Amino acid sequence: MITKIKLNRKQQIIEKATQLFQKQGYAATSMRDLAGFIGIEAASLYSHIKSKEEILQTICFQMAEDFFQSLDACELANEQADVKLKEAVVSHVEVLTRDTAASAVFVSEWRHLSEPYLSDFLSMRNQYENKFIQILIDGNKAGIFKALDAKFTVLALLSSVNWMPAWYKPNGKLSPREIAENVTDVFINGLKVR
Amino acid sequence: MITKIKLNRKQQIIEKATQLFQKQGYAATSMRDLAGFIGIEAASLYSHIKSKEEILQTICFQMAEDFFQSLDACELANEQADVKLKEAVVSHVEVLTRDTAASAVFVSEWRHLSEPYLSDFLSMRNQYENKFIQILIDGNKAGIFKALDAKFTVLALLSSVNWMPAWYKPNGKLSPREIAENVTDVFINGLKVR
DNA sequence: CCTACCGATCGGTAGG
DNA sequence: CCTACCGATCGGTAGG
Repeated sequence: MITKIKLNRKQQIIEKATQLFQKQGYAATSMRDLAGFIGIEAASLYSHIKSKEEILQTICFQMAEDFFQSLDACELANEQADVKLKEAVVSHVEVLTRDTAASAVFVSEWRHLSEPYLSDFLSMRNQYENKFIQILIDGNKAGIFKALDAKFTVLALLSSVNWMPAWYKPNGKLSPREIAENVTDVFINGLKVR
Repeated sequence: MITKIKLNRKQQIIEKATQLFQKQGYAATSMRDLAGFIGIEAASLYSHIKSKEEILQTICFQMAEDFFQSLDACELANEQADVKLKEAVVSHVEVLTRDTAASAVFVSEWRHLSEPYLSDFLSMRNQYENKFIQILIDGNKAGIFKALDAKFTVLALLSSVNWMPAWYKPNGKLSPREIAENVTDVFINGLKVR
C-alpha cells in the first residue's frame, strides 16, 4: 500500500513542519531542517509535497476551515447577542487550543503566503471577523452592547485570545471552554450596557 | 563632519530595516534588500552596523526601554488600582502608536534574537508584565477587581492592544490616548467587581 | 562607500 | 527515497 504509506508520511511532514514554523518562523525554517527531523534527505520531501509554501498553505487554509466549521456549528440563531458572542469566542478558543502549533502558524505566518493565496486568506479572515462584528452590531441595536467601533472591538477581542496557542498547556487545570469563558466574561461584561 | 554623516546614515539604515522587518519579517529581509532601498551596496551597510542582528537588537531594546520609561513616568503611587491599570495601558498604547513599525517588530520579531540577548529581552518583558500583574493583584486585594488569574489576564489585556501597531493610522480620528481608553474601559469594566 | 569575493546555505530538480 | 547537483542567494569580509 504505497499510497497509504505516502499519506502518513505526508501528514508527518506537515506536522513536523508546523512545529518548526511555530518555533522558528516559516522563513527561518529550511527544508533541510525539516528533512533532518524526519530522518530523510531534503530532496525526498518533494516526493510528498510540491513546495515549502504548499505546507504553509495547507496549514493556514485547514485552520481557516476549522474556524468556520466550529463557528457554524454553534447554532446561535435564537440566542441573545451576549450569549452569541460568548459562544462564538468559546468556539474560537476551542479551535485555537485543539492544535496549538497549527494555530500559532495560522496567527503569525500567513503573511508568507504568495498570491493569490494571500488574498484568499485575508478575504476568509475578513469574512470570519465580520461574523463577530455583526453580533456586536446586532447586540448594540438590541440595547445589550455599548456603542463602540465594532471592527476595532472585534480585533481587540480576537487578539486577546490569539496569543493563547503560544502558551496553552493541554495538561493545565482549565479546559479550553473554561479559559475562553474567563476571557470572554471579562470582555463581554465590559461591553454590556449596565 | 564624517561622524555626523555616519550617524544619520545609521539612523536611516535602522529606520528602513524596521519598515522591512515589519513588512516581510526579520528572516525574510535580506541585507541586499535593505541596501537597495537605501541606495548603496550591501557590503557598505557594514561600515555603519556590525551585523543584521545588531539592528534587531537595537530596535527591540530601544522599544523595551521606551515602554519602561513611559510606564515609570506615570506617577501612579497614590491612585486606585483601576486608575493605575488604565493609565498603565494608556502609556503602553501611546508607546505602541508612537512608532508603529518599531512596535510591530518589537512584538513579533524578538524571537530571532540570539543568546544572550533573547534571555535578556524575555527577562525585561517579564519585569514589565509583572508591573501590570501587581496592579491586578493589589486591585483584587482592595476589592476593586475580580479574582482572576492575574498573569493570564494581563497577557490577554496586553495582547488585545499589541495588534494595534499593524493597523494604527496616525491620521485617524482618535488619538492614541482615546484608543487606549476605549479598549481599556471595556476591559477594566469587565474586571471590576460590580 | 565600492569592487570583488568568501563559504554556506537556500528551495528545488533530474534521474534512478 | 537517495545521490548528485542546479542556480540563486545569504550574511559578511578584505582591501582599497
